[in-house]
Amino acid sequence: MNEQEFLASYDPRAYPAVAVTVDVVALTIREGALHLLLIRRGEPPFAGHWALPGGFVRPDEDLITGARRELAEETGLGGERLHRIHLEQLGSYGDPDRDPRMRIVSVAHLAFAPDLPDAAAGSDADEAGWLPVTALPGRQLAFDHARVIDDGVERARSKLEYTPLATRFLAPEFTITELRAVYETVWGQPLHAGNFHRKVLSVPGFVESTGASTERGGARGGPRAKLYRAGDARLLHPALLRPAREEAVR
Amino acid sequence: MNEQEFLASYDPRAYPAVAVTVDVVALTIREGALHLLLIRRGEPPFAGHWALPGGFVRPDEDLITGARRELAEETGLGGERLHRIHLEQLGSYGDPDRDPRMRIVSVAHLAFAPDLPDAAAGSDADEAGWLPVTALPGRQLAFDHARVIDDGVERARSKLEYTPLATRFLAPEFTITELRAVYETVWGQPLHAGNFHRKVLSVPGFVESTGASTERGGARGGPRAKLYRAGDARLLHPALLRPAREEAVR
DNA sequence: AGAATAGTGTCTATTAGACACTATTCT
DNA sequence: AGAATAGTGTCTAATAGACACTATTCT
Repeated sequence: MNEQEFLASYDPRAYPAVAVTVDVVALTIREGALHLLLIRRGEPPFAGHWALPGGFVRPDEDLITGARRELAEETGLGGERLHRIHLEQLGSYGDPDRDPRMRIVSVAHLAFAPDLPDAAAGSDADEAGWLPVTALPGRQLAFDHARVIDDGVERARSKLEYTPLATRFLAPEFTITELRAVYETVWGQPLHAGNFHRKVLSVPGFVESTGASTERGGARGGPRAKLYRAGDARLLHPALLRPAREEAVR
Repeated sequence: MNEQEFLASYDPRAYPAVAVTVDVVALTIREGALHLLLIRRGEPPFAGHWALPGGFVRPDEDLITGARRELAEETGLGGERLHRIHLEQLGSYGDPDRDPRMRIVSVAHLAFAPDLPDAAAGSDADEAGWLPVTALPGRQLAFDHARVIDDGVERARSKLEYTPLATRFLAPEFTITELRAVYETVWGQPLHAGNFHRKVLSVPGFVESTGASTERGGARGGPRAKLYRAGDARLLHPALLRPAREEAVR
């Protein structure tokens, strides 16, 4: 910050007002499909359109705290349940005309949540719901939220490669098959069951055995599966890479 | 954004003022060491401390444009030279007390630049310079910029793994040895020359031959090296991974 | 001449992925 | 019984990395 800016900073109103909001791309997996928490707007602009949960950052909270608060408000969650949701900063969106009312810079966040009850308890009058990410109503998304969502989904796909965060989509105890379903759903492609199984167990700290097994086998047959919980690794080494995507390279 | 927030947004002054700045972690390589563009502050707060180049985002520019403008002001660069510098958003920093004057959310950016002339031509009265990233005066950094710089350097290290952006630290034509020096400098460890050479040439689209060679061999002997320029790949596949870092995993 | 470097050859260990197969549990 | 699934075995191709070596160019 140079001197001119420093002097100006004594009177922030010398600069046009900018508002800062925190928005959340909250992802979960329902019925084998990636879902996203959206709010249906009741008022213009973009009345009737779907928007990401979010709002102005408050004076006393930092950015991720604001995002967690918004997430709590819209999901009705608190305490332990809320803190098991993975939350990270995604990026900021600040094109001058992204909001027709005024200059708003949105700091978007990305959340991975296990399948949650539908009711958005502490929410307001607007309709809230988990919508499948594929088959989102492209033109029905408010502001630049389609782009934010795209960035969030791509970040999620990438994060599953080199972090153990896929477990955050699941209950504290899970089977390898459930974990594989997370990868298949987020990446949008089937994975080889046997190779996936061996790979997951070979990565140090990815999962650890609980010693227990499921009560029943699969609905259509098959043995009971062993149960695991998340291990202590923060990074997967070696990583679980997506099948090569030629188009992504050039 | 819910209704309450929507209504509030009609009068942004109903919320305490927040200012948005864009800051730049601009990295380059000089004399075999990673250097960073810093500005010495002339006025409080943090007078005499070093700070990242940056300033308020202007009403008519988006975030990355603001960052590019700040970079241009401090480096004195423009046109082609400026646009060869890689610039991406790094992340936003908005702890309520990160600036003692008022609530400021900083959208930090990360730049990779070739070695540039020292003069910060279009700059202001404050002193500007490229400082080595190791041996930065920890307590002499203003605001939370030490953390921003750490995040930027870590992002740079990671980006070199799976993108061809190391070439952005070099002139348009470079040798494989120069490219290896970039990796060694940013990662802070020596790499095996022979294996690196073969690996780089084996990644599709990373580099392409110019057909030419250097005029002279190395200063202390050795054959002339072939010259390459950046290829058309946007991602490296397979990636050039850093030697395993046990401590990073857990 | 002697040293340093560019670039290639070769071998081994690790990993990814294809495929096969057994054991278990479902309807 | 028949089908589906959990988990393991085995083989091959790709890759990382260690090491050796040649050819070239410097002082």
